Amino acid sequence: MEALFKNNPTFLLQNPEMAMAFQEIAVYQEYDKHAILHECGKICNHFYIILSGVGRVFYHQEDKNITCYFASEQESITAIDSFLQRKKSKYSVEALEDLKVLAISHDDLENLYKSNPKFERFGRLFLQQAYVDLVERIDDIQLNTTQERYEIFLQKKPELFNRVASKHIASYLGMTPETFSRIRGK
Amino acid sequence: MEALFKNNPTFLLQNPEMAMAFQEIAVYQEYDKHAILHECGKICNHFYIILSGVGRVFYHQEDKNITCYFASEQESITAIDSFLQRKKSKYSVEALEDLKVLAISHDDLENLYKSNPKFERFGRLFLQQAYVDLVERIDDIQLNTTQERYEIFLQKKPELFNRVASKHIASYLGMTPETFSRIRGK
DNA sequence: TTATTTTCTTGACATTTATCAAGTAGATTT
DNA sequence: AAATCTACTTGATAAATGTCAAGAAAATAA
Repeated sequence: MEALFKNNPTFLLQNPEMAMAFQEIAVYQEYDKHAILHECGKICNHFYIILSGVGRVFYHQEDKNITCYFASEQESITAIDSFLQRKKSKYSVEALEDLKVLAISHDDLENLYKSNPKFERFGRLFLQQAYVDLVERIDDIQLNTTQERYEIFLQKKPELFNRVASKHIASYLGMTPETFSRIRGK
Repeated sequence: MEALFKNNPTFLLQNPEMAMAFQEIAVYQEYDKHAILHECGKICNHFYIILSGVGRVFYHQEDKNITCYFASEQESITAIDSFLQRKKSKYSVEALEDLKVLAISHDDLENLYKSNPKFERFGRLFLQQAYVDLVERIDDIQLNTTQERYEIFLQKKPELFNRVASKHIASYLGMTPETFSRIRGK
């Protein structure tokens, strides 16, 4: 765990003070592949920083099973709607490989925010980044064809292509597995 | 302007302390219909709270002109990517009706955040809400058909149907004006 | 008010992507 | 390693939506 902080890996931990504070409240955990870290319909009380492995956030509605987020090493993952708003989540969170994570509880994070305005500021900046990323994702969906989305994803997250099932990437990109397969075939 | 604060209109101003602070730094402005409040390619230094009128955020790329956000009375509008990240904006901001706004500069807002952790906290909570709204929008695009998106928008923002051009709503919903017209016709 | 420009509607047709189905490949379990 | 299950590929077809075009309606300007 110390190694993690030394490597200063995530956006979250590029701030040394924040890293120190996180060290206090983070809990190391492991999950097996296919484990459900959070199940939709429940309130999500944890936020995870991934040390190794890949996870996804998804929702299933009727027969659909759509991935809306991937995270791997040095990124964070949670059922964000529920974690932020303290209400039942639409999303589930699943391990796509064996996972090693640091878990941070909502209450501990809130207390941290309250303890020092620097952390509050950090939380705001973190959200700003997340917000801008999301805006970019909407633009991607609205502006580009399936072919282009495929290429952009391939460029942005090449490592995920070999690590997660194609059907998950396909749903993330808003296309069927068949369409994904045909694009890849070219 | 006092009336605005008395009516406690926006999410932003539901916090009395924040409302007081905003009163100090906000500048009242008017724009004519079709005025460009912010032009893409420039750094956006202001954030606007709308007192009356409707505005939109959009981008034009090649022949496309896509609206990605609407705001009307008691809501806020800015070229968010640029305002948050201090870099050239992909978006432009346009008045779709004559606009009366309160303009808040980025620097003043930053100083406000620094002056008191309460404001910092407020900024974080504001962003949280914005983030959750955006997540919902992505889900809407990914999960629903054009027909369903039309209906959901009609339900969420019925007043906009009569106030802004259909082509703008169509692009916001990710469909052509023709498709929009056909769905409406039924 | 009339003239002009822009937006909206409607039809015909083209294109894209989804759906369904069947076979193949790959992964996992026994 | 064999058996089983799941994921991927490929083809045929269907459905949804986009494109182009022309006329109607609405908004704006003269």
